[in-house]
Amino acid sequence: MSGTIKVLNVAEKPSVAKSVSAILSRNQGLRVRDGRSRFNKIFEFNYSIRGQPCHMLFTSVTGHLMELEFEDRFRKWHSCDPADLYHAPVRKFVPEDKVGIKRTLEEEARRCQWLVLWLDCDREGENITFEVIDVCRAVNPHLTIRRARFSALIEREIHHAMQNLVDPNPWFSDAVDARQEIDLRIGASFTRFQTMLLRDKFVIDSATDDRNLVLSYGPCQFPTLGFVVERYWEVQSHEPEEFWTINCSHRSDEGVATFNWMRGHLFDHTCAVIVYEMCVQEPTATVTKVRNQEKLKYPPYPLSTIELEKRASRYFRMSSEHTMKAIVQEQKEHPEWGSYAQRLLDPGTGLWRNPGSGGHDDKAHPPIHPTKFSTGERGWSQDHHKLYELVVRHFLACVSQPAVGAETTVEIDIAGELFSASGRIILERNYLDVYRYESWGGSMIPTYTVGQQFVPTSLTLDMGVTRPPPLLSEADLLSCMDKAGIGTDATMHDHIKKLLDRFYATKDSNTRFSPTNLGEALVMGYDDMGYELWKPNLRSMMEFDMKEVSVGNKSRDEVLATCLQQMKACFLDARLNKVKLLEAMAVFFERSNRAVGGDNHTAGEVVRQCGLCQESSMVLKKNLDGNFMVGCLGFPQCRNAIWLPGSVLEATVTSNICSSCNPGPVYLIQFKFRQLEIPPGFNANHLGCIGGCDDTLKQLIEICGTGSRMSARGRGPTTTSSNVQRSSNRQGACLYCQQMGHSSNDCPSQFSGSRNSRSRTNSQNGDPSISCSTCRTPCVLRTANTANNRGRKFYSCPSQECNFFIWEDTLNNGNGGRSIPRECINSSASNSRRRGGHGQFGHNGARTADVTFVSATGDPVSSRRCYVCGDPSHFASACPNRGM
DNA sequence: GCAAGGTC
Repeated sequence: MSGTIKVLNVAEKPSVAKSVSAILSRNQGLRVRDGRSRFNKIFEFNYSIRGQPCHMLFTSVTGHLMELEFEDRFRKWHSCDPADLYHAPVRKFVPEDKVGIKRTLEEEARRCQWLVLWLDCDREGENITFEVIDVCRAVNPHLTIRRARFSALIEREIHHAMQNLVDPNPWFSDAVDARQEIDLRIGASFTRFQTMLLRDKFVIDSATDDRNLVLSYGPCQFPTLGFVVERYWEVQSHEPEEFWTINCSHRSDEGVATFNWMRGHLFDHTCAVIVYEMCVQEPTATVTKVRNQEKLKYPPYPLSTIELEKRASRYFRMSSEHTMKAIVQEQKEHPEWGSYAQRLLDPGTGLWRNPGSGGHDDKAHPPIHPTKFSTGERGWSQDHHKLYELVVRHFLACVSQPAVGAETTVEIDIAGELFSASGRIILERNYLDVYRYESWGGSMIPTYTVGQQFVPTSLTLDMGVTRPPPLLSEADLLSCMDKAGIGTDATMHDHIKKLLDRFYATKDSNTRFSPTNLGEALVMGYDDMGYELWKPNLRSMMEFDMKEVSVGNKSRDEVLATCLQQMKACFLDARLNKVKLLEAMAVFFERSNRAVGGDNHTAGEVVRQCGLCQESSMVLKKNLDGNFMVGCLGFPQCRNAIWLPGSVLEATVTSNICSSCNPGPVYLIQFKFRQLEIPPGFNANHLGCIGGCDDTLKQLIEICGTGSRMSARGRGPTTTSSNVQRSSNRQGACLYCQQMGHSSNDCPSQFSGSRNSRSRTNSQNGDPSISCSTCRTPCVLRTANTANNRGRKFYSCPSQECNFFIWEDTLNNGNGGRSIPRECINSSASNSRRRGGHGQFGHNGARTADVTFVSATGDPVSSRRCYVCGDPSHFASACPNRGM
């Protein structure tokens, strides 16, 4: 061997090839030339690996070089039963747009002795590694193959990787192979199944051209949709519950302290009234505890991609997709945060701190950090500036000391009830100086000492109503996906976008997601089947198996076999239960009266291969008008069809094969004819063949005519009206409970369970006569469901932000329609009830105080009167109206 | 026409 060896190096993307080449060559003698692909240049330089002089060629791929697909004869949607896709042969191939890269690799690999792989060091990167190896080895089997391990484009790390090459890890790659195959088989089978089942049966108004609509299913997109739907159902089914809380404030020369009731709130009105009354009767507060504490507020962890997307969405309302697209690069001395950076670097300030570990490590990338200083470049959009600023400020914050505050908590006792107030002063702002997206409210409270007594300035019993959680925001959705392991940082935004593209969900101006009717119907359908196909569990289980493969605990084939077997069983079962999907769709969509396509028949069993297109199967079908035919699954491309006699009552494909018709097999069909429609001498039961050998069948077709002609006669008004009847006149039998006399829309069974509250909400649309006092939005009339006010109607603002609320029956009773101040507390009712307890607070005498108290309605009320009915002759605890 | 994963 001559002294120098030729080494082909391959990176995952062009920019890495360029950077690593620059580092290794130290920009000495670095040359660049074009390859076969426009974007993937080839860099050349000399280098020495452990003393061995090398001529280095450095090129790149752009992500995966290969794709997985079914073999050609399974690729057309009608070419096979979707269930066949669980075992149909698949192949890896280099798609058209990657052929140039493949040719570059082949050409360069032929003249090299070594192949060094610089793909990302995660599972996908390892899989791409093997794709590159396959291509290169095919043209040069003698290549020595080595893997470089690195995680960041830092000089020290790159040289270290080059000098410490390792072997590629086939387990990592196997895990990806398994994932790809499972995703393809599940995705393609369910997508074809649900698209062909539903698309032509319903008028799906969201799509402009629903002939081309694809109702896709994917192991990532569906759980993502599931999160959106689940939250939407939660919001829809929320039943507001009233609660009561006691608030106390105290004003002194030093300022105001607001004390919160340490019970939080009570859901039992009577109980709250009794406690309140006790406080009113004996209102002197005694300070029981004063705690002074230093509190730290820590800066955020270094940014992962997902965290960057979440924060960009939260702070700038930027979609995750947009964030990803915007270029996050460059850094230096900035007019705004430059001085902070200088302080940070000055050891004298002591501001620096090594960042914490966020617990996320994809093994392929370091945390996001500014890689170059910039005061902004020409051509940067506003969003680009904002993202750059976020990356820089976040990075500076990560390496800064936490903010320091002094917190004072004061606890007081009023008639045995505990209240607490706290105040905070910020002593050192530290990282908050640069991280302007976060704040730490400081509020002063007067100084108190233990044992001090005072009379509160106000003591009120306030009512609140529980509120539903908000719809999922983009940041929430990313969190849900991250937690459940749905998608990767690079693909999560794709899955979210797919929901919008497929008309499964919409995003409002507040970046909050709601399902469309289509999205809700699909999830509802699978939910009704009892399958969790829309939940993240399936993906999480797959992810667990992938991990097992990647560490060598399980083999790729073992995982593939088990997973595909289970999923096929699930698919077959879902198909048996397809009526659930149809019912769910029927809740939201009108039936289509489109009389086209094989999809409008009930799906049938295979009778023989199609002799006309030679591609698809001929199957027995029953048209919507009740007539039977044997048609090609390739319709409408292939229009081969055999129309059967109009007198057929029932027809079933048997497993018997005709002994004379070719090409076989041609399966015999068991017919049952309507006796009155066939001539005497013909048997109503007949085992027939459509291959051409069956004279009985031919005669009957001649005599009785075929379903085709019947159908042609029937088309037009008759067919239309029958279809219309199917769709709009669902009273025939309710889709929910199968009972006669009402439609599914009015089914009483709909009103149990959470999801179906949709119809209730729709009937409670805004009443324009009552508007929210804050945002002027028409209020929604709702019904309370609490022990004290069950069935009582109230109006509330539909906005999540406003707290407007008013009882309907107070509108015309001279009360002036005063709204009741309240606050939103989302704690669960059961917890609060547990805290509150019942009946343990007794009436303990009639002591009064000389302060004015404010009632829940805002009116001054004398402490000497019953709080419930206002009667001065008794207290609320003895009020005869209390139980009302 | 279908998935999810790379990346441009």
